Amino acid sequence: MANSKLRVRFAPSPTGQLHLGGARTALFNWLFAKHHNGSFLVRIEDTDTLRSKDKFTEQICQSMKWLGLDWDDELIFQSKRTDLYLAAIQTLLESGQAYRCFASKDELDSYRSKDGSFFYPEIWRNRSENEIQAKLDNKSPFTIRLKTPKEGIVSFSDEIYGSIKVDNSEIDDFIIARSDGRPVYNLVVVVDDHDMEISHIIRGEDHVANTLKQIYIYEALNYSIPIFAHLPMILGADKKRLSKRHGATGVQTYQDLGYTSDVLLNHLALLGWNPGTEQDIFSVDDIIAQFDIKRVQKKSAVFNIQKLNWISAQHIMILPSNSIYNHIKQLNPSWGSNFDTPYVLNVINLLKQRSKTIVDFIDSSHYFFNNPNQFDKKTMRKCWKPDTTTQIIESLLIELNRLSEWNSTSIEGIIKKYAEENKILIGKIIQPTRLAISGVSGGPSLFSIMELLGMKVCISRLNYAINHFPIIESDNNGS
RNA sequence: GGUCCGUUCGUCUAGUGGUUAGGACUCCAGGUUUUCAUCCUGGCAACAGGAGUUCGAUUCUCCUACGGACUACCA
Repeated sequence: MANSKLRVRFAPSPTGQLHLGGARTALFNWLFAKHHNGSFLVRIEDTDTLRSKDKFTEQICQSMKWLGLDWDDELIFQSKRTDLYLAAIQTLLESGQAYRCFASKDELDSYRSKDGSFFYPEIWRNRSENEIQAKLDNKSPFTIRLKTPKEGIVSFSDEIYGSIKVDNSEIDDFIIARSDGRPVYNLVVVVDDHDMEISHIIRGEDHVANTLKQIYIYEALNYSIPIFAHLPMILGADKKRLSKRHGATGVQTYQDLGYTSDVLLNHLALLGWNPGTEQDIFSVDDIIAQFDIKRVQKKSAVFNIQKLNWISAQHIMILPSNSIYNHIKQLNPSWGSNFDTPYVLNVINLLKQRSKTIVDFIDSSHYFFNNPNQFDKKTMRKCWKPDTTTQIIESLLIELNRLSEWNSTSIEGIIKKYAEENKILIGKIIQPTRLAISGVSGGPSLFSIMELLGMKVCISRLNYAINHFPIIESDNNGS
């Protein structure tokens, strides 16, 4: 159902790269917008001048683009909208819903240490005009606080958590403008969300307390209150809120690690949401079609890398090879660059089933492009016996040289025949051959590898092996 | 400390006033396979605890415990 009035936003602070938690918040906003045909905006909350950096804005945008979370309209920067905030503060001041507080930080600290309460003692809540004017004449610095109601309750109906209510007496007269005049977060957010005509505010559960405060501002400014949905947190393995301490938490990191954006989105979506079916591999379109904010979990979820790996492997298995090729080239533009496309696609086909990430393709494909220059030591010790193996491979080489047609079937035929005739276990031939051809002990079908590599390359690698194997490290027992 | 929120296998979760509480990941055991992986079969493993409502609670209510978030002149 089309709904052009539905507008959501993602509002990151540019104080670091886009992390998993932020990406999940962005994703759920984006999914909600896409599902309902609404708009998705991005607002950069860069009013913390000390910590905000342009490079982080760029990196966040880059990660969003990589994820495919495209936004509508231009980016909105809070740092450029100060006038709007100051006007709102002025309105509040004039209507008597906000007031100047001349208490110094030290003064407030002493109150706090005295009664152990963090609550603002409301010492400037009801002062006479004269007192205030005297301070003003004195050029005393002041903050501006919201005059919040003290009786009754504040409440709102959360799309995910249901009804949340708190006693008004629990919330103190919080600051909306600093003593240097700069507006504070809770005020700014409300003004922006109203100005941007945001209909649904979807953000992390850590904002629930802010929501209550913001409702006061909405009411004081006579704004209509949007619908709120608070998302459960994403946790690390220790069940603490995901942070740098948990290692890889940046979207960029996962990109570098070789996960595709679809994979990350699939996993992130499942952290706190599911369609109620047993499906767990989704395309982005699947998720958009099935997404329902009402089915979002209340409970926070632990980020699990093993599930991510499995999802990644599943995606790779169904991804077309040319698409995988593009992903690989994004990570490593020179990969396979000296080989023609059909060859490279064949390499991908062979590796597909045993690759969990895009990086796996890169890591396990060297021998398709170069002669191996390292050989797995353990396998060398295990499968290449100085005299016998060399002899076997030598005679096999003669057979292979005679092959008129070079393909996996004919190669397999030759090797099997040779094994049978000489009463050798086929593994005794295949293992050393694989080592000579690829340098490693595992991988795709040896016959397929050989077919793809071509006769010349295989013969030359086997010749090398005959002349140099076994390569034994001098510093170990060699058994 | 206060306020708010949460609690189904180790993890992600489905689910219902009466179910053998289901699936997925991980792990384990088999099978397939030249290897690795895939794949197939099987297995381990959960309703935090206590009251109450009820013929019957994992499901509804309350309490406790535990966990988390918030509690700035940060955002």
